[in-house]
Amino acid sequence: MARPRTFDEERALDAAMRTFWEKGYEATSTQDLCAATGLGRSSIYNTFKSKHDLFRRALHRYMTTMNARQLAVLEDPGLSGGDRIRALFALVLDGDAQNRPGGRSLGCLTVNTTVELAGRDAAAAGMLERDTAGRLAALRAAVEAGRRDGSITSTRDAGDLARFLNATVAGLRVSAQGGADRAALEAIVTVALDALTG
Amino acid sequence: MARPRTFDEERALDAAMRTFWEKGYEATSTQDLCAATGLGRSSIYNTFKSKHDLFRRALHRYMTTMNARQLAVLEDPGLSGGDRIRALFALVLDGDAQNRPGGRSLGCLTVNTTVELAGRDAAAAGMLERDTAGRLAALRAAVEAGRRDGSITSTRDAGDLARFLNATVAGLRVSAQGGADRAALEAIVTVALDALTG
DNA sequence: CAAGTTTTGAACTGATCAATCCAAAACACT
DNA sequence: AGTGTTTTGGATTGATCAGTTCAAAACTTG
Repeated sequence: MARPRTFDEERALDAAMRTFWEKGYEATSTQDLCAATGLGRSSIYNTFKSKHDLFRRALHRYMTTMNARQLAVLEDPGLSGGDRIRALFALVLDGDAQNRPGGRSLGCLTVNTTVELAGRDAAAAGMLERDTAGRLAALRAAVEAGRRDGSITSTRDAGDLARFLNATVAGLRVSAQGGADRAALEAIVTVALDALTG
Repeated sequence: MARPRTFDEERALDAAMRTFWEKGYEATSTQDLCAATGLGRSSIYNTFKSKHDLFRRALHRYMTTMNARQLAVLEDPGLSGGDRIRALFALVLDGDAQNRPGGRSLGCLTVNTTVELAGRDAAAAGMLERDTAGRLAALRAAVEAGRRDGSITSTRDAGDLARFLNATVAGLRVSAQGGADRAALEAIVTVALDALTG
């Protein structure tokens, strides 16, 4: 009954996400988004209302994708609590290694957005807060599981350990963007894990 | 022999630094810089060559100021190695508490710049790398002092512990920008310190 | 093949961007 | 006071920004 689209909306969203990830929100122009997606301006504005709206969808897609992978290991019933957290760090390090165009890490879109926008974009801040709350809950559950199975011996509050682990991931991301190589990141993880067995 | 300036260059630089800190590099317009410094465009471009040059000087000023404070505690001969690091965290948390206009933390200009610019601004990346190297050296020296005086019992490599501590500070900053309150940040520090006594 | 609907590209909008220009004002020095 | 130099404000530059408009193209359906 009408002309169909010639592009895949999900692929376009993926390309946009990648661009925001690489350059940040402000430094990404609508021209950049056209070039990255291969779409014309009309198609972009027809499909996604605005740059800001497209960014929201890109951020949501990133969160969904990452959380799916991370929850898979954090809730893996075949692993001890401690090993789930080790597996999470391995996931973070592997993901980081695969996202280093030109040798430098892109970091993490949620961390990048927290730093760039959380202070002045209420919509982004809300999305990020919900995302963090979910990750903290999953980390806490893994910590509690580790306490039960004996793989985590720290007597600190499970919620505090979860916050610490979440901060450690952010610290890893920033360190990577600052130029740290894989060996340096692994060293950070090794030391951080010591805090769980104190 | 000529008309003197009516403004204090250092004060102007301070105002510019603050603006970049609050909004980031890209989101700060030259208009914003005029408003923040109280100067006209001519004065700004006459004193600082360009927006980018002004940013470099602002970042340099931030690093110099922060490093002076941080090195003062990291090299305090009256404290044990462990207490020097505790004092550093206290400094970070106090500084953070004092930089929360509207309730939300501004984070740290070096972390913010690492996230926003390190990947595509070689000048900024170079400054950040030198800054990180200096901080890592100071942290490592404090760790080694702590090992000698018995306040740090971890057997991990001192350089690795330094990297971990540096990443923890970054993680604290991002957590703060993400909405964590002081109690949450203190909890993170407490757990992180456990890693030094493992 | 024709009618109806949507997509698409390209031109275009007004706003804002970083940066420059210039003349008038303001001061130091003689 | 007069001369020389610098600062300063305001107008202005060309580029780029996000977003709109519109007619032609493209496709489905009957």
